[in-house]
Amino acid sequence: MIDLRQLRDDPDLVRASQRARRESESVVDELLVADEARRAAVQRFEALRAEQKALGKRMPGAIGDEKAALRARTKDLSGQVKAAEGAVTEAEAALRRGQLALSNVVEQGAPAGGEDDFVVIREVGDRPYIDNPRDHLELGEGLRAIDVERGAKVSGSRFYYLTGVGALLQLGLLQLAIAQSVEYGFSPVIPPVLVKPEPMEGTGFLGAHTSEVYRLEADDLFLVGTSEVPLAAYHSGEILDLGSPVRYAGWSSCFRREAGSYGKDVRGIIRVHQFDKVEMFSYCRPDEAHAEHLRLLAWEEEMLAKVEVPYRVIDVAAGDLGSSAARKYDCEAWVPSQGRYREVTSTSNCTTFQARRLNIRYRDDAGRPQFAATLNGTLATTRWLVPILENHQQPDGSVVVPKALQPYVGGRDLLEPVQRR
RNA sequence: GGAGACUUCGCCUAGUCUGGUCUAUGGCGCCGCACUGCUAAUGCGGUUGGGGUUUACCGCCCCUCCCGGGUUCGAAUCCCGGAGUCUCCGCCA
Repeated sequence: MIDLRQLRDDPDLVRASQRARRESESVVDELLVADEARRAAVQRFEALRAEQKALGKRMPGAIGDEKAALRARTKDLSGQVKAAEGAVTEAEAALRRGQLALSNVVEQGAPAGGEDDFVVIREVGDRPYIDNPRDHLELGEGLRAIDVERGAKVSGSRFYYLTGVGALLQLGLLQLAIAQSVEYGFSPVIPPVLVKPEPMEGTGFLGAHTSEVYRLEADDLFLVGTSEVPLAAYHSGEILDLGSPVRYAGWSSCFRREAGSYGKDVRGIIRVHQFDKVEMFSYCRPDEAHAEHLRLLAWEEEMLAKVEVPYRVIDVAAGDLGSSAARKYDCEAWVPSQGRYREVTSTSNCTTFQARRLNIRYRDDAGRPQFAATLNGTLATTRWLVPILENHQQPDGSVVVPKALQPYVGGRDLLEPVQRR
């Protein structure tokens, strides 16, 4: 949902932005028409209502003919007011439908193009030379850390058990992420992972993503694919003090149907239906959003440095942004077994897109409520275990533990395979 | 799952039975002024929020008594549905 007044002021920017996402330009024009219709309906309703109220005020003191006349006129007005109110409701619904269909406006500077048109901003860390690298699943099975066979037995494909050092590594990784976020002033949050339709719609996950989402029909609830959803909706309908950004670090399980990913990443835990994640989430003033976005990226990189994994940072192209983001940076970790980088973090500047849908505001210098900006960024996920295991593997299948994670695996600096019986 | 009570302008609260003057009472808090070496205390005044109009201010209009419908010329008030909170019963990995 975008600011229609801004649209009027700078239609070229919007059209260019929408074109990058292959959306219809006419949607914008339809929205402007719908907004005019809404204004007109509101004006008519308010005028009728004002007359009705004025007459109604005279009613108690009126007698005889005057009272009869008043009653006749107000009775007539009553029907008109009701009709006008219905027209307002309909006009507002039409406008909202249109707005919900529209993606966010892309930030100036984002690369043009689609999925393959990202720009590599930097590569960090030395990739290890590994002869015939084992992949994370082979390593994880050897360490008795990952069990996908039993995951499939119990829950189906793309489910897994983390056991022993696998469970310890994940808990440690997430704990490390929470500790870092708290150090930088984030408020840690364990949110609900089942949410109503409004938070899903407000964060933009019921558009193109709708087939990716688990829905509980009987209760009309959704399983969230990221704690971004409950963290964004946390302050829905509120007016915040945004003298400085308000920051939360959400720890939650995440659920994704992975409906359109048949055949992709079927091995191991790269693409799964359920995983855990620590997510950073910021509310700030729109004029601060870009700077906050770069801060989130810096914190992600700090986490990657702690687990001693080589990575690169990419600037995602406009056509690959998803509906809510105006700009998105991904960190991709080096995965030796695949000989390529894979996404492990993603930070999005959603500007006022989510705040408009969820009605989240702050007071500007004049004290007037304005829509806030929201941003999110990954701090650690289950998937991180993949590059952590693979980049630190030894020829015998053992895995060196990065210093920062050692306290969480009983102080060990090396995890060794369990011998098969 | 069943029964009952409750939800009012930051917080607490009056009003709901008996519909209009509720443009919502009072207290706390907050803001301003006065008094006062300072603070405190006291006195007086102000203070629901949101949207629109306005360069801004003032002013005016609409919405807002949990949410959505209904009855009515008119709803905080009456009726129906829903949400949430609390109490009791039931159930419970």
